[in-house]
Amino acid sequence: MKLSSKGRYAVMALVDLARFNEINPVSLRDISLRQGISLDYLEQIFSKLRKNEIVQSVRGKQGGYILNKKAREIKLTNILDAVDEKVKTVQCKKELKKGCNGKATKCLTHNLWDELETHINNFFDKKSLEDLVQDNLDRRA
Amino acid sequence: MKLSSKGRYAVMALVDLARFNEINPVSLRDISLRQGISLDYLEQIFSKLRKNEIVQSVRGKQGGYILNKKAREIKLTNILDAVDEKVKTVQCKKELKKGCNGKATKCLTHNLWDELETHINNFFDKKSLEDLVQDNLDRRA
DNA sequence: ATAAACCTGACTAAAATAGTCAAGTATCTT
DNA sequence: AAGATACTTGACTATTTTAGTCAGGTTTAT
Repeated sequence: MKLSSKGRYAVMALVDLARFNEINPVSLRDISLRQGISLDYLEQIFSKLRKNEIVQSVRGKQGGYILNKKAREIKLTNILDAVDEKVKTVQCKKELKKGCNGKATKCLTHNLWDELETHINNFFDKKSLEDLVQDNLDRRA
Repeated sequence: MKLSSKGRYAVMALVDLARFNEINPVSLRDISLRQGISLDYLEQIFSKLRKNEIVQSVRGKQGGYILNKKAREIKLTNILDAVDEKVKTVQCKKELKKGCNGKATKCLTHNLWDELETHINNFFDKKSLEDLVQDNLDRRA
């Protein structure tokens, strides 16, 4: 089980963005250079972030992206959700009637994975973008 | 981010095993039938579980597998570790000196993923196989 | 002897991942 | 008006991972 880089990149890019966001729109080019993430890949990621109203775009020269809400109000959940990187422990949820693994009843460990999912999502629900920026400033000092 | 089935199967199979284990060795064939998991795949998984001393094998006819420790002493961590399914949030750990993403310093979100990893592993450390078996019996009643 | 069961390693189809590439459109600066 | 910067979109692709399968063993109870 591995965390994919799309989710990591999305969070990294937004932390970067959040630090400069108040002054000017931040271009993906800058984020790409500072964070070492491919520009093309960032464009894919920000397209999703925009559609999910996490950021707003400013087109044209001197353009870029700005946060669409206060950093405090953007939770990790929102970010990961936007780029389709939420944790999914079990596939069989949609087909509750059928049970898991094609059997008539829920698999022996169904509740365990549900619990785990909740446990992880709690973590993501609590952390805001502001928290992350703050952590970083603290560490730098 | 998705939990892979290898880890899920390993846990399911061991819960199944733990329920019959006291009486006789349990054959993979039985587990395969009861849990709907391919026999060949189970063999791969149990090979790892045996190498990690979670189970013991009994060869020959009427053979099978038995737990190598008490169910209470087998934690989820041990199981997932055995089948190489522990959570890895970040790749850059090994190369601490180099920092993340080829940069000189740790990436902006390095500590976040570390925290998450700890959070998840806490969950796995607390749950024992016995807990899972018990959950199941409760639910059945 | 033979059937049940474990044991091992190689192989593979399909999906997911982590991007790249190409061809735009919008807007600011000069 | 021209050019540069930056967002926008969609298709494409190499690599890796996943989730197994397959083939051929060895061991032991009956």
